[in-house]
Amino acid sequence: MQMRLFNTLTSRVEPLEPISPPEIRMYACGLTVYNRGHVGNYRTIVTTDVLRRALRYLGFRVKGVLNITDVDDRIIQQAVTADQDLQGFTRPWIEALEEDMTTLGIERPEFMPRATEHLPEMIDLIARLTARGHTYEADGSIYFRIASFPEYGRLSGLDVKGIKAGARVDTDKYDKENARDFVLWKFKSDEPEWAQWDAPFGRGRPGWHIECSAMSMKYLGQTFDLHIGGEDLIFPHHENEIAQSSGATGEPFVRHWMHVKHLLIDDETMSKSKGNFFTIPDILERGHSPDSIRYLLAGSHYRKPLSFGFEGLEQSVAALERIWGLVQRLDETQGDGPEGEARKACTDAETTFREALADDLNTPEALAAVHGLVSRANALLAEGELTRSGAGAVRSTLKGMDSVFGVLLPKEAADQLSAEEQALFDERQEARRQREFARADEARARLEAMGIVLEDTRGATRWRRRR
RNA sequence: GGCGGCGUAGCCAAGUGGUUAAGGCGGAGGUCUGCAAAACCUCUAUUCCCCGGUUCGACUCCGGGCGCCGCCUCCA
Repeated sequence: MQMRLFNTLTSRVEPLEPISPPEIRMYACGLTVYNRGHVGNYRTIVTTDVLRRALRYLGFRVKGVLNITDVDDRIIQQAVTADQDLQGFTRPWIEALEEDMTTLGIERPEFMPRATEHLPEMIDLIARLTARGHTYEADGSIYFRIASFPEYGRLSGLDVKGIKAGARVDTDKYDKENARDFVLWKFKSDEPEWAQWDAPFGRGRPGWHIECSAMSMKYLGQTFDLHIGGEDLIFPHHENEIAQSSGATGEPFVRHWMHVKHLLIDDETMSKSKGNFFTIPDILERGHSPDSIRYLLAGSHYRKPLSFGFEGLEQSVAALERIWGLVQRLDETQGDGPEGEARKACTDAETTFREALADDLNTPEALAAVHGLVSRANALLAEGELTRSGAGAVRSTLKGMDSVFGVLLPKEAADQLSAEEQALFDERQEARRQREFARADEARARLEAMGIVLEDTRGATRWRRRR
């Protein structure tokens, strides 16, 4: 099925037409590892994850890259302050990234390259840019000359011909030809040895943008299908990537650019510089589940600002528990017979789900389809009209949908009641048999206080842990 | 100052030039239950920030206003 996505390059929703169908080659700007990523960072990463899963759901194959920037100004600065070398300083933050990705159920992309492992590629790229006349040297550093690249500014829509009134201009420590020219290779003799590499054009280190050009083209080719990142990266990072890549190869760089809106908190964007952010561990510490975070992030539309809040996480858990509750009941369904109504419910939901995803990754509508199926299945169940095969159909439909969202099925946790909990549970059952309801209710209340919720059914009594 | 985006019920959040403006959470009533829980049924925006305009018809298109957000500088 065709996937339509908003393309920043054209400001329109356009079909995603892979260069080598059915494979989609996509690159996502990951994190700069100088501290712990916050939920806002993970909105982009979760969106990327949901997108690649959705693409597969729609019949594509995906080759994806998520990069790790492990050398830049802030990293060097902070490593020096902490009296560590580059590897020593970044290692814990890379581990934190991987831990958070696991927590949020994010698939490992095919490649997760690190900048420091691609110095030869970056150096080669700079050499090619120089050969094509896109660079100049000043104070030993190599700059990209934007005047040599007429396309510059197309992605961001910025006028780079001059500096507009009111625009802030960076204090120019170097002798740049144009304020917008950016550095490809920095000559910095005052920085530690571990942040310097040999290159034909002098010992130094890469600028911020070059690693993404080098790594994306290495793994995905000179021209590839899709590039994703947070909206703040449109300028200058992505603009510069285009200039560097296309400038070096003479070929188009990326066909489709996708940008994820920032998370809002109290109507302000969440950012490290403002300090108004939460990390994943922060949120877990407050008692929220990983699933609720993923549901909230994945279930909002990537092109709209999302108001992040703890109330939203509560609402997410409640919605998830409704879905999980159905799945549990489906698995207990008895009764022979054809799939009946359930079949149609599944087909309808699948159609809506698929079309929603294909329409600019409309995950809120896709989730509405999930809930629609849940409601219909619950109704059939309540009327005793769901057979075992019907329940199986619903379950496998939900399973397919979960291949995109990753949180729709309850965890298979080999969850057992503790001895104390089991004793209370047994006592309540015994009390109920003897119709000593006061005693039974007391046991139930104590279990409730421990986070165990009971549900009496015709047959057995079912229990589940809250959250 | 320049460029871009947003403003939909108590909360989160889709969507459309003209059928009943998705879905979830929350709330109210009912069914079921020993009572609950869960589930089911019913209800919960005569209305989409405000004001004009285009149109047979706008919440959806255009203009203006108000409010908010982002980028233009390191930031997902």
